[in-house]
Amino acid sequence: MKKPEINSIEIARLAGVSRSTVSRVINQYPNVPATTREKVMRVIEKYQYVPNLSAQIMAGKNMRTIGLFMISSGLVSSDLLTNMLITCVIESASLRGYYVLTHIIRNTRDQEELRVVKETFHQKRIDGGIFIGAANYEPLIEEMIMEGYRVGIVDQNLPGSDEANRIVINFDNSRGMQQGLDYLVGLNHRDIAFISGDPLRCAGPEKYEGFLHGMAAHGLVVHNEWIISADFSEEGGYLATAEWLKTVDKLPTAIFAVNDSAAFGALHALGEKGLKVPEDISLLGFDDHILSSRIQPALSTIRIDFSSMMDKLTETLIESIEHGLNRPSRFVVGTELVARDSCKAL
Amino acid sequence: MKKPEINSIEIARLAGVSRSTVSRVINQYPNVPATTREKVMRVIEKYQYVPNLSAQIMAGKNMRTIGLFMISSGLVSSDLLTNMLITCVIESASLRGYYVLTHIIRNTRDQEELRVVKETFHQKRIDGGIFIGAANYEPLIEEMIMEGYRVGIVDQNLPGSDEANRIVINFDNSRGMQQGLDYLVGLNHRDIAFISGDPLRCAGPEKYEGFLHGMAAHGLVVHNEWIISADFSEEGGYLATAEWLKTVDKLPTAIFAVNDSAAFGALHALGEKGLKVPEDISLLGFDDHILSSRIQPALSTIRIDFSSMMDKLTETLIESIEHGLNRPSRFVVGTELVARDSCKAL
DNA sequence: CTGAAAGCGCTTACAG
DNA sequence: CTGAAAGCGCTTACAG
Repeated sequence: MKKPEINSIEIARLAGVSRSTVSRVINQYPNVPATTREKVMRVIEKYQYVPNLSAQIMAGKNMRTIGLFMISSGLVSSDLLTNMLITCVIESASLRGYYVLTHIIRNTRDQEELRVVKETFHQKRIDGGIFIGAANYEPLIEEMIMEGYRVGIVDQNLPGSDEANRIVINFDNSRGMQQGLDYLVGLNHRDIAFISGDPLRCAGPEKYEGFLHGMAAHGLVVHNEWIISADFSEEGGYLATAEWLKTVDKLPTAIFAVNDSAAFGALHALGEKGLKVPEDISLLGFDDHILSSRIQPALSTIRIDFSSMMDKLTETLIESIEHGLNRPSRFVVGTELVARDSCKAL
Repeated sequence: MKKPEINSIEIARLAGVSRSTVSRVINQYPNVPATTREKVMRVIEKYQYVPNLSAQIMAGKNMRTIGLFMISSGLVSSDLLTNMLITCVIESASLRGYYVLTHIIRNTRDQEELRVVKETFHQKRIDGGIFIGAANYEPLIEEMIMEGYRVGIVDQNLPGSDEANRIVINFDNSRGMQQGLDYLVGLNHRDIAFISGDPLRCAGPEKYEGFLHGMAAHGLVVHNEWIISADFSEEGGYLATAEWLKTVDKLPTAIFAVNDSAAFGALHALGEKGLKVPEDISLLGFDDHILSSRIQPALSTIRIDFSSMMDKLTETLIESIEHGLNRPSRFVVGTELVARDSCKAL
């Protein structure tokens, strides 16, 4: 049933050369005369010979595969942004002739899950891995880096950690927060609340700091009462905002959410309280989630170009796999204000 | 830098047994006494030994990886439904200890793309593959099946093709169309238009047939003028509907779209013409796209449980890889009406 | 119950 | 420019 597998010995015999020469042709070594090369190529084409991958790996070649690890407790299939990041990486890798092994990590404390992930590296199923959604300090990632595996990380800031096999990409959180606050202040808002994110992730504290700085830069005071603690998720944004609405004395005129998902949740909670956006209160997000332009009201936000961000990360990882990198790689991607309908001028 | 790789010879030496025995322990052969097993396991644990995957493959084991091939011309990362299907498969496979290699096929006529896909099978990178979005008859898929590879296919109906290595899953298009028409007729609609899908895909003609049957069952006439040819995409639905609106004499009271994406496009085109849904015209979709409940007006539709559908397909494929299947596998998943706000009673 | 040995299919120094 | 041979690390009949 299966196509009768042909191997390099057979090809060599049919072409009247040795396996060494077949291998040299396959691997495009320069020291093969054109005539020999063509002779061998003809046989290869004729029999549609494809070298056995496992044998190549055992002889020291690359797998041409990268691992993609999404750390996420919820059901990933329902998170649009996560889904998009996955396909971005796949497309980018595919463009460069690489395959992507995707794995979803539900719980980074689950030993069995960790074992599977580590095994992926140890078995050499992959030449390197990309981690998305991890805490700023994640033991699993640090272990893989210590062991020398090449790792790409989205959203991490670990001062002093600049191993050559660590590739990090961040968005410019402080500039993004600044842009958002400039926009809100430009609309004459002075009473601004902030929905914060998971403090364990890198972007959480960074955005919070950015908020404090931006407010200070505009000479505005930050009311503790107007700091709403959430966790980047829609549900978290909803619950935190609903809770906050029960106790808050005086409402701000605007809410700056740590990301769009949290803003969706807040929108929901505000709606339940009968508060209209932007008539009663303005709402600004961060990310430019795929849904943001489609919800009612269309959400104003700070856009991050996730697509080119993941492309850059994937490209750099593959480059480091193929050519080796001896310098640490860090990138910061820009942000951009997208004004839609969720913020009104006072 | 890299962890000093330890191999089975070393483990055998440290445990005072032969490699054969180590292998027997690893592979959980029954004929190893508990004491020997434990002795070996202790060494394995101590050195965190993981067998080399490529060596295992060469010795005849499974890769424990399935390929996922998305056939899609557009930028997949922007298609929510596609993204969701990808993560469904990943989650399902992961649950069973399998890895997923995802690949996006832009153009099934591009020889280079085809070569890469076939290579994935030939190199034995994967133990089987799942194809989504292919034409009903896709030479690439047929070739892989002919060569004996195990293949899972979403949405295919090829009479007489029932090789044991072909696993097919379909949604119940005719029943779904029937449910939709029952609903519309129940709302007293009699003038019903249909936006059709890509005729090369399996679901295209099936839904069209279903529409014709359903209309006949209700004693309603199908006006040629009210058959709008599109292709399952939002853009296609938009363009076809916009064009149709320019020429149509008398408007129907309802439009049944071949899927939700097409319905989104139609909604857009209707809006541009100043036609309100459902006030001026009712609109019914098919799929229950992730956005359907969130758009304005929330789209009534025929739901397919994509998640359990992909889970079933993945499960069956993995089962067939591990235990072999000698009977062809075909599944049909049910449909369910979800009434929201886009259809009004007359 | 267990070990020695063959076999899987490549790549790459090495020697010429 | 090219071939013979070693080496990669497993599994599994085979023999005992």
